[in-house]
Amino acid sequence: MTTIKDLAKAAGVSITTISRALNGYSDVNEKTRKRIQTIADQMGYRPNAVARSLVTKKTRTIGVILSEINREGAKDSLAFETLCGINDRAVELDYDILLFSTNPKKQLSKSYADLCKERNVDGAILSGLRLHDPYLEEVVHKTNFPCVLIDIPAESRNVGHVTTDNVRGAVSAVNHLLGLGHRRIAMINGHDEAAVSQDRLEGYRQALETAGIPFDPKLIYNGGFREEGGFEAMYGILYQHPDVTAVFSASDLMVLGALRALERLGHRAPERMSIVGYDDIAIAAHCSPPLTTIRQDRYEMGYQAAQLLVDMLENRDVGRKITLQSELIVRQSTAPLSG
Amino acid sequence: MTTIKDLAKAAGVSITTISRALNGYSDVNEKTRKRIQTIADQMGYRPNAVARSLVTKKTRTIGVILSEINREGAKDSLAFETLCGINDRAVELDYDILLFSTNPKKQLSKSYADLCKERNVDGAILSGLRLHDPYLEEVVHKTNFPCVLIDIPAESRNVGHVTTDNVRGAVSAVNHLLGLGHRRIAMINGHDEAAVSQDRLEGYRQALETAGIPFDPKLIYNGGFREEGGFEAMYGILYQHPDVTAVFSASDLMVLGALRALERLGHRAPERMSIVGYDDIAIAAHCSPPLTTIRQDRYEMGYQAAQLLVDMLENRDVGRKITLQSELIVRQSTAPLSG
DNA sequence: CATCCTTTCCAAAACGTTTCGGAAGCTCGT
DNA sequence: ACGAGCTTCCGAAACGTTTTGGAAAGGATG
Repeated sequence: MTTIKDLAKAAGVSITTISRALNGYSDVNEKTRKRIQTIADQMGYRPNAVARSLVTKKTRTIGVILSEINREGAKDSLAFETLCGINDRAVELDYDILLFSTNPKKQLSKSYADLCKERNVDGAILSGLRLHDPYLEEVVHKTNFPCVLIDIPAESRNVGHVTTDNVRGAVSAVNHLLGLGHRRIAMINGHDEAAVSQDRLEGYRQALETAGIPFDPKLIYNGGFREEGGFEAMYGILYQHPDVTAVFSASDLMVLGALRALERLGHRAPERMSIVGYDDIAIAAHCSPPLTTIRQDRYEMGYQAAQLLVDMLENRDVGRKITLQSELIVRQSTAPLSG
Repeated sequence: MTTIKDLAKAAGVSITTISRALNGYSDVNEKTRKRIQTIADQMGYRPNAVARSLVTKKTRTIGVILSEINREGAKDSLAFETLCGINDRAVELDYDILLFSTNPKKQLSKSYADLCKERNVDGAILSGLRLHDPYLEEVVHKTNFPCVLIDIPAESRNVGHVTTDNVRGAVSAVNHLLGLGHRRIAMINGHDEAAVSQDRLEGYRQALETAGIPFDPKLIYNGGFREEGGFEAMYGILYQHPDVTAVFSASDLMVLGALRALERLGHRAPERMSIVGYDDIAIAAHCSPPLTTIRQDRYEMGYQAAQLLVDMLENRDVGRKITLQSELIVRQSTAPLSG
């Protein structure tokens, strides 16, 4: 591996001059700069980022902490889309990405904060964490490490936040059902440790209230964002509340489970039950029936998150919160109330 | 940020002793080791990985180069599953992952080799690259940088290779169609720059040959692994070879396009055309009809790739090639030849 | 000719570790 | 009492950069 020293020897100048030449400082003669550059190219010199980081204290690296990086996570590619967005913007801004997975099974031996400290990433993007994740609280509150959170509300000097308007998304989902004539509308929510669940519940509530329909907490089921949870929730709905004709689910994945439950009991969507999901995962357009759902642009969220983080890192004065809009996609899992 | 020096001052010993105590060397008294450890914990000391790397020349980081990290790549989550596998094993082995995306649009300013050199990753895993990618050739041949390739045949002291048995996978796909009575079987392949395409074509050929059916190159269409390509291929098949009753496609994604083409022309699978795909992407089980396909375990491939790379890095003497098996999944896009 | 800028270069320190080669201080056998 | 052999510690060098604070040389200015 050729180092700056080798170049210095080869060019007959000091390492200072090499460094300053290659980094485009003005205090080196253009002729020697050119000469050094060609020598560097010839010798295939690549600056050692590790050594550089040690002195500059910057790594041009952002840590990406996703909880959904695991075998099961592949079915809905939400995390992946987010990652793609982060990656694309990071590449454009000339940052590298250090991937910290979180292994929910065995407790991490090191906290995220420790990881970030050790590896000296300049900042981090966190997604898929539970609201009261102790490590999250640590990184956000105890350190003032620059980070941006996806779908976790928190803001400060060093903490940014990107999310979608989940309340409005839920409102439009439920309004769609109301518009079709449904009045008994159940909800399959995720879990209490997700901010989006709270918001989507709030939207559900608001939409009902606006329509003059009393809120019935018995109609709220938690499916934990898992397919199996959706299955069980739909089972419960059908048995405990046979008058329900429509369901708003906080994720498409849970809808897949719910559809299975329907089918198991000899029913079909949308005839027996109109269902609107959330996320617009790839399967949503292809399953049977294709899902009416709320699309959120995870790629864009990742892209914006990377942008926001780098803005923060480079001290640009920008807002700390980004809220993207979501969009109702009407397919065939919803239909007018019949009879 | 507390450093080893701070600890030395606080503990009243030299930095050498701190270092050796924390790293568990035997030449430090157990009592002082404990004392140092508690002081380190109290002060929240985290060793600076950058500084450490500079001297040890190891980063415990592996570079992951995936071509499919982009907005379109999200539909089939192959890359993501691979990444999950890599990540899981890497975490277990205490390695970190540095993600190098490849942006196919704008040519990269730096080659992968340069990236790896600069960032001092210990090794790399490459996937989704074209056979004659110039950067690939560079990293594999000109440098002897340790890397493992996924689905790209190459082996050497520092180059490992994990793939699935694509010939056998294709054979079982075509045999399945033959077993259903089909004789005119077309193939929608990927592109010539993919090793898997060559192998799957070979398997298609072998299966036909064994069945005593002459190989007809006119029945081979290239769809470039893209949904749109599958659409066009199926269009071509229907118009140019109306006697074809079955299709073997080198990817499920292309099958989705092919199904659209069928539908557009008023046909359905499997009645008009039996189709078997490849990959078993998430959508395959949910689309209509559910796809008969060859499942390959991308997660496992990533997992094994990470294991192999680390084995190589840590000088364990293991085979350089890993071939996983694939599995025929029969669903409803194939049916016995009628009439 | 002395002075003062500019231009172009450089030596040395610093970043936070690991590691090499000792060096004290003990214990112990003789 | 003396050297051998442990145990426990340490100073200093090294890793490959960037950056600070000049310094030498040359030209312009008075």
